[in-house]
Amino acid sequence: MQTDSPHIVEVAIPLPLEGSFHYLVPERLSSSAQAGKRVLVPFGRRKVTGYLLGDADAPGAGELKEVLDILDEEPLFTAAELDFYRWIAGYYLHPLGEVIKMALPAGINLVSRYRCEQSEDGTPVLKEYLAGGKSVRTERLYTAVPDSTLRPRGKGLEILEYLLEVGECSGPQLRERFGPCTAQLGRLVELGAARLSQREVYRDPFKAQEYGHDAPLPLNPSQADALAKVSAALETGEFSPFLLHGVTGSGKTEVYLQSIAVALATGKSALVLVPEIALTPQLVGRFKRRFDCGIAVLHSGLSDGERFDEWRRIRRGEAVIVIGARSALFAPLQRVGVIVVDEEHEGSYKQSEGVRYNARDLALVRGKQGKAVVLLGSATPLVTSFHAAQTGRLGYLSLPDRVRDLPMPETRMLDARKHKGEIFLPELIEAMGENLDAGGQTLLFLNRRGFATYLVCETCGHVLRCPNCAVTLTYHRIKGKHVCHYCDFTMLPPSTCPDCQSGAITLLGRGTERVEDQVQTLLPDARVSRMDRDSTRGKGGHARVLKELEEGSVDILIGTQMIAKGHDFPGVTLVGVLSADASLNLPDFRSAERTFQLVTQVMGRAGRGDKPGRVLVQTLAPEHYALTHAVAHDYLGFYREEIAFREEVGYPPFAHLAALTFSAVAAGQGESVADEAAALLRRIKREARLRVEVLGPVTAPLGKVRGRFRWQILLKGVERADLHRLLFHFRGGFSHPSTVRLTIDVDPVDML
DNA sequence: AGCACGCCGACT
DNA sequence: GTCGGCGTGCTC
Repeated sequence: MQTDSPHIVEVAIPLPLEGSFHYLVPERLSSSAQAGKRVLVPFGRRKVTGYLLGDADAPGAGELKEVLDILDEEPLFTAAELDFYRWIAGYYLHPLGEVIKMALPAGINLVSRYRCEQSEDGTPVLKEYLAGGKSVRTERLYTAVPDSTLRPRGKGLEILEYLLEVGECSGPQLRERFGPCTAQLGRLVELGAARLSQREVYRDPFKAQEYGHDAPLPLNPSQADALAKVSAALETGEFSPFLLHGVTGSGKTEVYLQSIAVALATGKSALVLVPEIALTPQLVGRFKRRFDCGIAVLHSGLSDGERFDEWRRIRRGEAVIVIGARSALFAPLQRVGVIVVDEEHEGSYKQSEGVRYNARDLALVRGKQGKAVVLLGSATPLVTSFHAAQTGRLGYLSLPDRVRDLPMPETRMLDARKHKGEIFLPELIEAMGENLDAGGQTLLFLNRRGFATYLVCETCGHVLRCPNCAVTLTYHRIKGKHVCHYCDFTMLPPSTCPDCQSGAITLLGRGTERVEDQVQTLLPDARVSRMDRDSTRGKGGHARVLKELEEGSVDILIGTQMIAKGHDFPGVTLVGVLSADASLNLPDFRSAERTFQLVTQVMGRAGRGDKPGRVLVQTLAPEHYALTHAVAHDYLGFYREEIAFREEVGYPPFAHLAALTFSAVAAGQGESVADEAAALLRRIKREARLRVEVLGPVTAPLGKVRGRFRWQILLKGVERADLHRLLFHFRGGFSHPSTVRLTIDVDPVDML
């Protein structure tokens, strides 16, 4: 930095504002003003925490304010991490400052707050102070002074002798050993027999639990082949993305573990993403038993303090394996060798608020920037992932066999069209009764997300769909019409089935609440329990239900998505799927894929113990390819039909999507702003000759959310670059009143 | 996101 | 006549 020119820096502010801001650095702070540190800056009439991006030239116009303070001794992010943040900000069209804030551990920012105080003459005054900012936790450390001549008596002497033996010990540990001893410790320090110092400690989310040790398991040929390919890729040191396609129980985790071992052996680190917090403890246990190195855990269940400490352990290189949910993708690991995305098809990798990133997709971006191996693991890969593997953009690793020779459950489809309006078909009731008599447990799976009402023919099972978008039409009671939530196609209710002309057509979409009552009525002796978000609310609710099932104090468990994945239920010998139709008919182009995944997962719950399992799928659509292939354990068959559908209608991977949502308290205002936006989008697209379809605006499927009406525009582009160009120009040129809120969702996963 | 400025209804 | 509602505009 030249001494005669002013030191100017570029700062990103974590507020929903485009662009960065420039500040002067006063002489006293100049030497410590490094990129990656947080700074306290005046902003408008307040003070905010910003992120120092780097040195800058003087911007064209305006007076510059001065940086008030540098808040960190060491940078929080590196130049490479900043590149990653910038990429994310650009791709998801989100302000850089907010991206950085999201990537860093929560609760470290300082914000101006005001407090009302009484001044000396009694008049109230507003005082400004800075609040927030996670701090480092310390504990007292006592060290024996060996040659001290003064000796205490009683408990004090015991403690001193112990200290002399071990050298040093912390206050909490001493209290654990000797009971309350604060007074004695104070006396020791006073006598000069012990010295007191402070030591930094980490808040440990695992409370230093003991885990024992596990040796690597022998690999079957396909596992060995997968590991060999990963090892070879690691050796090249280049970005190498793989799809690890393994049926449930095929030993994917063992491949992850041994791949990571290879990476660690060459001085690299590893990042493991899992879709659910509930799944982390088991997985962490397995990792801790396998590896001696530092393992950190990052997920939303941690307190801010715990997360901050895990983050610092990673930053300092004290942890070289990180396991966590979505947000763990931003772990400050250096030299990442392997990034694992377990259950890569899970929708929970997509963040649906704030920065709407998808951790599964960003794992590939991070892997590319850091030249890492990326392992996307699933039994039911995303159709887009499998397509990428087919076209060579992902390496393909297949684990076709189950490790313990567990047989696949016997599966049967039950045609509900023959028994209109009944919750349970006779075959299912009979099977539940038999299973109860035989002492087996039954799992009944039903989907509570069937809120959208749709029209179905009870005779042939035909469902009313949009002729343009191929998604199920949703019935709007107020309008009295069927509407497409992608393009706003509208039609009046037909009087007969458009496919078979039968008059037996009904609106479906609800009514699953009665299932528990119905089971109890049909099987009065069965012990029935329910597991869903309502019944397991609060800490341990989830674990309690699982324990009941494990102990055998429950015969029939009714549950939602929650029961579909991850858990081993050895006593379950019958699985009934009641509501495949609800998920099949969500107004979403991925509904078939979701249903295939869901039914496959649920089927995997049957017969995990010694006794073989049975699965019964009750549906109005027994010929639907998502169900027939799921029941036949045939991923490839499903993929072939689904990919043909995607190509025909122009959905990913053959097009890229973005959703713009406008929300307003006043319905009319939201609608007119959305209309203006659509007009501008169409104009930009025409003038720049961009190959993007602009669909809508339409009223959002969930209607009013938190008192706001919502409108949606869907953009569909064959070329991603065209889609982004359109979004970029639109954002630059569109202004709207602040009473209408706009969110841009690139690659939306859920458009409700 | 805050916070201030600015223009219209029910209170001392 | 003023207190206060929230629409609109700006923040290096």
